[in-house]
Amino acid sequence: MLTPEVAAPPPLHPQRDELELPAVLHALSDPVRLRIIADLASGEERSCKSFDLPVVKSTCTYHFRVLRESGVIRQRLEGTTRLNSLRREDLDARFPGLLDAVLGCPVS
Amino acid sequence: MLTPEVAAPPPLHPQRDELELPAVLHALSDPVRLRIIADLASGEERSCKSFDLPVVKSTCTYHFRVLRESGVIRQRLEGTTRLNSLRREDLDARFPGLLDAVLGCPVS
DNA sequence: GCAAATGTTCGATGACCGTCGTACAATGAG
DNA sequence: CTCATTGTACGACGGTCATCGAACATTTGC
Repeated sequence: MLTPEVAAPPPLHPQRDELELPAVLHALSDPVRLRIIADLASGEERSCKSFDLPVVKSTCTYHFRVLRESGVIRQRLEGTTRLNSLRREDLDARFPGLLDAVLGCPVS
Repeated sequence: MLTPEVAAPPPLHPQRDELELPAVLHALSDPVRLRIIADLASGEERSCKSFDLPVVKSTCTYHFRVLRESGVIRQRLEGTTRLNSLRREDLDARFPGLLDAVLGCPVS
């Protein structure tokens, strides 16, 4: 009880003008995370569970956190699930064309 | 003398259709390497030494190797120097718009 | 031939990455 | 209340990253 957090700390989401290119590119440089953002490209909100990823739960948490903390996705709490969506407007504003270019690339 | 390499192995350059998106994005996710490709964006060939990078020689070699092996740059031997250039046509062909998007991003 | 210039290679090092499993927390259903 | 669902937190782990310094290689110029 040395750090008596009153409630769960809200997930960190960098502001639009705080997005950093190296961090965003690093977030996009992993195949699992590329698959996540490809699935989010339609614009819909998706729970973590709705993705069929080749890793266990805790690893999913890790990948979604990397995407969120770099500013690529947004996470919103809804009951017991976490709804994920692409921060397309913020990305387009700060790094014009980048997201579309990545989403348009061949998967393999 | 267990592996009698007859001559220096030629630097590895992946073919255009071998370029992989995660590797390219990873290569571009480092500030030093972003600086290198920004300097190469003009299209000219530059020796490694002509870049004013905040790291020592051997680290430069490392960064140029990451860029070359991911297919972002080309290295050509010319006397005692190594001339570096962007593989813009290959990148544009395989990942349309990606390089321009990255080069157009704010540095910080 | 010798020395300078330009890079590479190699080993070391500390930090970070991606993965897992277990335990935990919060919400919703019965 | 109890339990299932959904996700986070934490610790461990092997591997990779970015960095350095020292030694080496290759070409050019004197």
